Amino acid sequence: MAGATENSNEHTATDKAYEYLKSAILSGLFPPGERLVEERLAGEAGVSRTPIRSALSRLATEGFIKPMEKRGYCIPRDSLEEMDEVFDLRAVLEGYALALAAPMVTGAVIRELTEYVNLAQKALDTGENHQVFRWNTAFHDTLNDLIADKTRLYSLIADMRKYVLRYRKDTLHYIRGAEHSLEGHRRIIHALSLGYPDLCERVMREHVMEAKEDARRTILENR
Amino acid sequence: MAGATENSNEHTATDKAYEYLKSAILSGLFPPGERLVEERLAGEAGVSRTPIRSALSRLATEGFIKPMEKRGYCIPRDSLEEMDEVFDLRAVLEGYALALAAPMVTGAVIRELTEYVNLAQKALDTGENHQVFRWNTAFHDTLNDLIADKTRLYSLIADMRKYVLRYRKDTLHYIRGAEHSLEGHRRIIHALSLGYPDLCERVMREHVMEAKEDARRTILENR
DNA sequence: TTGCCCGGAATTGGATACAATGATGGGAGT
DNA sequence: ACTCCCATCATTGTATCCAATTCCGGGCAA
Repeated sequence: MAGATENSNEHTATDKAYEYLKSAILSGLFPPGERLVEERLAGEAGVSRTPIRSALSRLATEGFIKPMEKRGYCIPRDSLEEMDEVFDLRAVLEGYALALAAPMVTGAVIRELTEYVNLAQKALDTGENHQVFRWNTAFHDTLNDLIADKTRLYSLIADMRKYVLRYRKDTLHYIRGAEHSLEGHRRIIHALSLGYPDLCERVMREHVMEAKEDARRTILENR
Repeated sequence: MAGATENSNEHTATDKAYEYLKSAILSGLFPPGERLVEERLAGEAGVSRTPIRSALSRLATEGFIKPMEKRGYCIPRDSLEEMDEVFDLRAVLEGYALALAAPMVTGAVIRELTEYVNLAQKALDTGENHQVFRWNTAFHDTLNDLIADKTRLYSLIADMRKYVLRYRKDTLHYIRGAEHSLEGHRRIIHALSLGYPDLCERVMREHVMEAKEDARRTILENR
């Protein structure tokens, strides 16, 4: 049903290390600015340094951690500038992607997307924030899968969406953010069913930019 | 003078392996589809498997090699579709980047860009194709440096430009391709000196799309 | 006291040994 | 003769050991 974005591979030690580190980072287990020492992480994740090193390198290319001047990696300090940049890029790329996808959208896809919006709405009404997040993720996964044949674009978008998880999780806890998000999704469905690529692009850009504003507000209010 | 894109680091073994593999791939040393066996590469590059593996992983994220179904990497077979995708992405991203950069362009930058175009023109007139390539690279490096503070966008563009090297090197050997390219650069300078972001974006998109057509033609003629 | 230099500890980078997992080919059974 | 299965090989994935580099602090001299 949902997208093919995240298959929880934990067969290899590298995947185990990667999953461990990513969730540790996303859940804020490491304070911002903290240096990531390989041996320590290896102990925590129960593997040797080798898989930790490949996981770190992957996380760095995905932007979850930052290389330090000389050597090693650290947890990035929250940076409004970088968050802005990623949201702006998402707006451009997901807008472009939706324009590409528009001509190929079928009724079945529209129905699937509508279903996710309804489920998210229901979850929002009953206050199950985690479920809202889940169905919104399914919504975007479905859209992204439409351009799965553009492998570069596909994985760029997937990476950036992973990156903003950090900020979105907080945002959706605010009712306003979740409402904005659902409203945007409805507009996207509408634009897709009309089928105009330019309209789709514009609607998606606006949706992402709205998400950016919500994320900004959330961060600024939190301190 | 030129951009900060490529500093030939060969201090670490990983960089040595990376440079070796990249130039081997770009110069067509490995036939398309060939599986890359770590131990063999290690022998050729004069390092152990460890740095080879990090280099491979980096090259894969940059798109120079592709992961195989089960394990290992291989040289990608030339794919018009993928080439198209990368050029299309470049058009979108470099167009966006130029629109961002437009308001910050100074007279000094315009003069530098003009200088590169003149040098490339001179090289073209005297048939020094390698120099044409060099000055065109300097031109794009200079543009890319304008948005160096947007680190994501910067490195995305840098990666994709590295990727299309494979195709551009051939293209520029054809006079038509080089002439198109220079003409595009002149238009970019013109748009930048007018300063309208939207115009800059459109001109850059057209320039990249023209490069794509030249690359397509070159590939299709070559067999 | 302050600044500089040197030495050792901490940490990463690289090599090698070992384990696990697909790939391959040959032999037995039908 | 053909097919299927098992043994063996080739190759990647992981652990560990060693080397190189950076970081940090203490001591010495001005």
